Amino acid sequence: METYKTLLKQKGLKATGQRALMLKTIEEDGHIDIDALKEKMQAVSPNISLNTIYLNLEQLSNEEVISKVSLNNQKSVYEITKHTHAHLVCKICGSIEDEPVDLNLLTAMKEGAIASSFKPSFVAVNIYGICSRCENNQTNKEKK
Amino acid sequence: METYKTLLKQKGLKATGQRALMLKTIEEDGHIDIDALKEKMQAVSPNISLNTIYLNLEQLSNEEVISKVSLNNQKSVYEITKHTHAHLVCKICGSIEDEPVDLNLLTAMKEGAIASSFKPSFVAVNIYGICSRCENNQTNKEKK
DNA sequence: CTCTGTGCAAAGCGTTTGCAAACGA
DNA sequence: TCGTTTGCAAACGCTTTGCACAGAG
Repeated sequence: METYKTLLKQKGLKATGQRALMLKTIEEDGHIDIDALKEKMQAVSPNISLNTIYLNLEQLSNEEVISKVSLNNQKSVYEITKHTHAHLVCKICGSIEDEPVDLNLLTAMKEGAIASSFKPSFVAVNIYGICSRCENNQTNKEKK
Repeated sequence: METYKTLLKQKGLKATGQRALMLKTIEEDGHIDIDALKEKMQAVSPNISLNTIYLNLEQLSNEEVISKVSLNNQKSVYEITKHTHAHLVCKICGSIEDEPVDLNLLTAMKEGAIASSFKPSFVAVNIYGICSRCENNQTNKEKK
């Protein structure tokens, strides 16, 4: 918990219990949406308000401590910022897995952007499809 | 306009004027959000309801005629479906440009997903950064 | 001690829903 | 004609705002 507080101070934000808990909860979960975040945080500290969660998500995003992942047709999720991965998003169950991405691929894409005189900051890659679990379920249904 | 109606029929949807106008408007604009879409459509045909726009966006997305592009911190936009490009999203002015992406890169990323026994359908790549216009503006300000 | 951060309640806004009339096939 | 689509209005839910109190530096 102290690690989180140190990080917060480094970013120029006050090290409140709510913020530290928020980082801890996000890190433990991997990818979490607002509802789940609220529930997990309130399980620890019942009277944290949604308002506080929204405000802090925004501030921590601004400091790039966490990243917002916007998805088609489902709620945004938040994660601790890490740049070199893609998200495998299941169109059926909505699960999200991280997938390491070769840095060379990301670099190649950034270079394409630079060629268009665009100054890239970060690359978000979402791969939509069907996860193995849902794929198996579908196959089973067809057999019946 | 007839081209759009033919396309709609191919997809098993009734070829209404609203739907054809919607496809035309999206195609002309490239990337359009709901408000702009509503305004442009109502400029042609004033009493189209927002409801209709929402419903048709959903149906056309389901048929993959159009694609929804979900972005961090700004409204989603819609475009005619085309798979092999990335979006350059300016964090300052919000502008969106298309950027051709080498098919090999996309294939490489899909293969990474398949290695995780995930069945990829399509890859969404958003590159966030600063467009040349905003970059120039910032530089100018600093000089003053 | 000062100023940021928090909690609670209310307001705001984008999206969805319900239903009767209009329209395409 | 029949089922789908549309328009209008109301309902809904997520997010933001306002303000007084609490807490960090």
